[in-house]
Amino acid sequence: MGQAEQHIIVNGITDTSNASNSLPWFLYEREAYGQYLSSNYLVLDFETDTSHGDFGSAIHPDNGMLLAVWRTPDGAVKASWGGEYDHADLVADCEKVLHSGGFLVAHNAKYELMWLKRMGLNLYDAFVFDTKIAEYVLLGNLAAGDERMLGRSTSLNDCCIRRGWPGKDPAVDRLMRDGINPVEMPRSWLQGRCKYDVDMTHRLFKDQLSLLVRTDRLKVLLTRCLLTPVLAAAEFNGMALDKERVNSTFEDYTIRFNELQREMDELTGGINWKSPKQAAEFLYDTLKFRELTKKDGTPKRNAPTARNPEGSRLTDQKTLDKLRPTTDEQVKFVELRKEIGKVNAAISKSLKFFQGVCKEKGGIFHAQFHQTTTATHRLSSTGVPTYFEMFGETKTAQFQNLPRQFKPLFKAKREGWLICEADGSQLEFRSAVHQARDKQGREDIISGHDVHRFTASVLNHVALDEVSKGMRQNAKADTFKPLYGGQSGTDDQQRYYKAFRARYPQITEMQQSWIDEVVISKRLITEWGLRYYWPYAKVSQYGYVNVTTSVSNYPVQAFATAEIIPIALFYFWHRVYEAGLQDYIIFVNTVHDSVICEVHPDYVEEWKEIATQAFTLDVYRYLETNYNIQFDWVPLGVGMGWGSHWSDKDNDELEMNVYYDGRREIK
DNA sequence: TTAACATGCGCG
DNA sequence: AAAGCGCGCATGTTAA
Repeated sequence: MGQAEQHIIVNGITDTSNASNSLPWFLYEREAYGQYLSSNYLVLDFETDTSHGDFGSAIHPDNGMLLAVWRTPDGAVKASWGGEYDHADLVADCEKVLHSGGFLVAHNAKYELMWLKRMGLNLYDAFVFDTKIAEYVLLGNLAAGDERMLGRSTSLNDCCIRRGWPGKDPAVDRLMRDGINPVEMPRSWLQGRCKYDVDMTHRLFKDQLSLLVRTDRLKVLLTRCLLTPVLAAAEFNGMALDKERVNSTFEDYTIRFNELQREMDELTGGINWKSPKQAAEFLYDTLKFRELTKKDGTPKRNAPTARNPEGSRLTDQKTLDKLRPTTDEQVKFVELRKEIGKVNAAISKSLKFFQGVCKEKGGIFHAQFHQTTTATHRLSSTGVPTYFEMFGETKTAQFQNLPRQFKPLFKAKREGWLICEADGSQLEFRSAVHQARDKQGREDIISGHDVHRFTASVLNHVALDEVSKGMRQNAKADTFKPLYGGQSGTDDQQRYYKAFRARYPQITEMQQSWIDEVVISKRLITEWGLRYYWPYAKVSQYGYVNVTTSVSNYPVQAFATAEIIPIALFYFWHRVYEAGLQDYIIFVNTVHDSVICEVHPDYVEEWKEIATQAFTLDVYRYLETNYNIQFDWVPLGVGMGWGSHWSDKDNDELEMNVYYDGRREIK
């Protein structure tokens, strides 16, 4: 048993005295975002020694602190130079503010928080107003942009210029952009720059605060900023691979790839099948496949581009699935192309990287999470670029698209520990049903209606009890397409999409009302206050609205994965600390609707209890107090899996719904 | 030679 | 006439 033994366990939650203030008191209060109106805040900005690169991120030990400038609540501006142990004054000022219910203001606060952690600040105490996130909230989906409109930058400089304020000193900015290590820059220049950033961040904060209050979006900002310290802590951890499993998997895939490549060379005479151009030529010119066509007889192609004004011919897996091969050669090529594409992607994107990590980096790699990238406001992730001697190049892998079949290659860093994953059950569907208060959706969720079985029965013209296992499996891809506005496909698919819309009439009406609203105002205000903008929304002469699919999708995706899950992650992380288990339950990853932890085997029960609480009752309470939303139409659910490796076939599993009144129902 | 674009594929 | 959403990374192609 470890040190946590000293704590008392009450109702499955470990009670500790040291951490009784870990959940900021105001989070239990209605309209907690009012905390941001307090004048008890500290504005800060750092410059770092970027020796390792990666923009001076604190996760690299060979990057270092160089300069901190901060403004205290009484208006004093201070500066300190030196490494991470030379800023005791700063840390003391931060702690003073945070321990008296105040907050820190910074542009891209996660960066500063990670450095503050290295300087000794307890991240569980951290509470921030991030001006980069505030700009992102104000912009809704406009920060991300899309193929029709350029994204709007949320950099500090651009936030200032947008407001007609002076921009950064162009000389220092140039050096920064060119990747010059700030250590090499004249100190007076750098301090001037850092001081400017603090001044501008402060000014920006006040401007954003009034805009957010006026448009009732301060509550959305709170949700975003509560997650920031959680991510800051998680990024230090990284994920660990099981070297033996990686090795044997790499060998298996390499052997398989070489076989496939040999067969491919034999069949094609040595074309480069990885080239979409050569693959299309072989497919359509040599093998004489006919292109798939639309209803009007014109071929289905990739969207026209500057380089391919006619649209290039399709060679992707979905297309190959639909082609009807007749000759032996055609059958063989379609099969080969499909398999070698998958095997090649597995090797080049995952297994080579994993192999490098195991051979040269001790089996652990890191990724970053980004809070200001996506149109919907869910998170995105990028890998930390990593140089490998064995490949002579830098490679990178992010945390949110690791192939499912390779999840069992991940294990906990410490011997005997477990990987535990909790996810929100059917989260986007429940998000839609809640927002629409859909009656059939509610019944289906509560009764445990098998949605994929319903899809299969419509697609295959059979009764529900005549649906086979294979039919159900094949139907999965179609089930939620209509939830995001999907309407096209084969006659059977279209029939199913209509059946879906008819089955859940309130969802259909809700999405139509969103589309109507966007056509009129070019804008949509969601139930929780976030606003999305479609300045180019237009009705065609046939009545089709050009933004139908994104309008249908954004609020559904966002409520689930940009609101509910971040809230759950925040409470999960704080509850672990509250229970004194922060050294035994370690948050390492989150993938849109889930959290992945490394857990000491003695604390799996506590992990389950905390995850259940955080993903359900804590979310209900927060939605109520922060947004005045009663999420009592459908229950939230949590699925849990745990074992020696991530998502392993023999892991234990538990799934339950927890109703608004606290009633639990194990599935 | 390098950078940007285009395509395909991984995840939820 | 024709319509799932959101991302990031590897590779090939082509413009600069």
